[in-house]
Amino acid sequence: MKRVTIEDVAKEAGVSKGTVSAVINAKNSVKPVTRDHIIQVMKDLNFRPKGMARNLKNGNQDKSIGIIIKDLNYPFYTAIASGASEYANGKGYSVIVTSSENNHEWEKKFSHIFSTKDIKGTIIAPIVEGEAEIEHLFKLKMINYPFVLLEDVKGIQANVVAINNQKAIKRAVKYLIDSGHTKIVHFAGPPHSSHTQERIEGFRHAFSESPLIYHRDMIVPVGSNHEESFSKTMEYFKNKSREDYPTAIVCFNDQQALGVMMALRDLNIKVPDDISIVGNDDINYAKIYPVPLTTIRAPQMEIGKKAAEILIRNIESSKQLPVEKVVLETEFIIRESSKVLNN
Amino acid sequence: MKRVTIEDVAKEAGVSKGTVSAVINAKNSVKPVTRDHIIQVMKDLNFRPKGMARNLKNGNQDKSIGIIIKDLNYPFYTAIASGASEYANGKGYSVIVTSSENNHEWEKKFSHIFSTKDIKGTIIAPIVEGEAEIEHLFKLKMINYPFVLLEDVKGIQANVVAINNQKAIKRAVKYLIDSGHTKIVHFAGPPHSSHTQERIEGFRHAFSESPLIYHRDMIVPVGSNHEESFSKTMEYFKNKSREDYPTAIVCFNDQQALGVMMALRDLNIKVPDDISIVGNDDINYAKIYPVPLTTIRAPQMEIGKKAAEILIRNIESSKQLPVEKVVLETEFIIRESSKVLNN
DNA sequence: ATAAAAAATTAAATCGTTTCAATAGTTGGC
DNA sequence: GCCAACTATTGAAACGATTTAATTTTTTAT
Repeated sequence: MKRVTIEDVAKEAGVSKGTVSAVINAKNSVKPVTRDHIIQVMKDLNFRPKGMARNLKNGNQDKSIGIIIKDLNYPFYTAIASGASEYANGKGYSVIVTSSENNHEWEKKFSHIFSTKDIKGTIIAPIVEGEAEIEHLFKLKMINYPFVLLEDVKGIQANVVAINNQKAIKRAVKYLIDSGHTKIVHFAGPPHSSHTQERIEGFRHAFSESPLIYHRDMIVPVGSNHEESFSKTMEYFKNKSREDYPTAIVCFNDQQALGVMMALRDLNIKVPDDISIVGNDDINYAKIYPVPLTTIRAPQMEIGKKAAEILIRNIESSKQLPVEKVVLETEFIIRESSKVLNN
Repeated sequence: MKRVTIEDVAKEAGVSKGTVSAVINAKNSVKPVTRDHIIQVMKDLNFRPKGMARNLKNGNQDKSIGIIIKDLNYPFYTAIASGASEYANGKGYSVIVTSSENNHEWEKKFSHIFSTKDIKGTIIAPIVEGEAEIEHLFKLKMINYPFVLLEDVKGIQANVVAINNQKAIKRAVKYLIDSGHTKIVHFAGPPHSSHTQERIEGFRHAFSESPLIYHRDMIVPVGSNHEESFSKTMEYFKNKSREDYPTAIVCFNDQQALGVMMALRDLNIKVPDDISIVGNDDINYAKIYPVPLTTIRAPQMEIGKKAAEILIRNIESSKQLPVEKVVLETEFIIRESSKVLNN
């Protein structure tokens, strides 16, 4: 079952490859009758010209970059992709997105696919859990394929654009402590995410710099999607009497926070009067919620933009450029889901 | 400024192209010392092997399909992409997403890029406004490039997976009328979207089959993003006395509905007691809102899945397959943002 | 009808890799 | 030291289109 090539079409149509090529590329140097005949033959043979071969001869024109995010349905990531697009488009690049769905195999697969499809460079949100596998990144380095990571990966010298999760959470927790909260808990994210770990660390650090004492019961494994956070929250409060309720919950991210608030509503616990809620990320939906979410704003568009900027600089450089590591600042945004207790 | 090729590397390293190729492809038939030397040379010359050429020889292994959506940040579209991914992955295909950002030029550009990068086929959410340009689709047809549209485009015979917007809205409006609502308005979407037109039509039809009389003032141009719908809603109510308020608003989509509800909250208009709100799409965030949204569920995952199914069937067929047109059913979901007035 | 001009077609070169059979180089056993 | 058995390397063919200069065919003008 051999592939149908332009040669087969040419033979069948009784013309040369060049003429068939001219038809495919809509050159108007082909006589209509010839053209129609060739089109018919292409249809009959179900001929699909091979893209790679088409672009080989004349070093293809279009410039595109890729971005591998972790979750296509989480606004945080799509906002980063948008930021990257905006910048890249301005530079004449198209952006192609794909999601690893938090699956390391997919990340590997995609990084290979992209490097192989003449996509000039790629922004990667790497899956970092435990001893991260990074062979695929080394492979990219070997072939001098430009890429930028959205999180630091130990063991490899590479461009990184990231935020300081630990510092961000610490800031938020500090605020709550300063506001008179004493019973604060952290609803942690997915167990294997590096973000989860960093945020737990940040939470802990805030305590070590305060009069309050950290205890590991303060970390509640909850996860990040709506359903999970809803059910885990219900469960958490089920076996607690009202006086044991925390006065504030620091959430892993906004999506979780929204799930938590949905549960609190069902439990008839008022936000922020009974419990303060702090989110993380500042996704679009965080501020249109009827109780707008106090949250830690990660500059999503900026992250994407900066990553694209570094990437394109590397793509366009004929020499190797020194590695860049950029840490962007987060911003703590106080809205209505949190409440000051003292004063 | 010529491109650095494998030949340059081979020459510089004093070996043959074959050996360099073996290094690139991690064959373990290369002596470590040779290997290291070659890697160093590749680095020095900043050699980036050209993907297109790599894949030409051995008809590349990886199977991937594309999907061109209109907005990366609207959950409706990412959910469709997820549905497509899920199915495609099961069949061994990777999915590559890109967004036209409602820009026709980008749609054209991407359809060309995809067909040219050995992405086996593409799902396209076409931008259909006025006399749609469809030359690029004809081009795809000519080269027998498999694609599936997410909306019918007149003038071209192509695979389509879509929903019946008109019917869906009609059903919702009918429900409101049957529930005793008499002052119903439609907050319409972006002016040039075909969805906007279809939904307006549906709205109108519902009236023509009821005792109520349609008037074009019932159609309020609002748009679809949060900010726009918020401000347009504020404006709409500003010059109205309470007795002129509608009793129900049928929104263009859920995102708009959320923006509308945010405005109503600021205006101290209660949903659903003062006004009923009906959304459209049933995005994730519609049900976690404190007043869960009554909406018209478009089976997003299903749409993606079905489109991917048809696409892959076409990709894998050696013959031309007959065109398929699938219309999926929507489901009207009554939650808490709407209220029955009679009885 | 014929020459010149224009249009359509062809054939060969080309793009930059990978592959694979052939060759060269290296080890180790005796 | 020699042969067998590996291991490492080479070089040419192949992949499937596009491109362009050269050629053939058609049209136009006289």
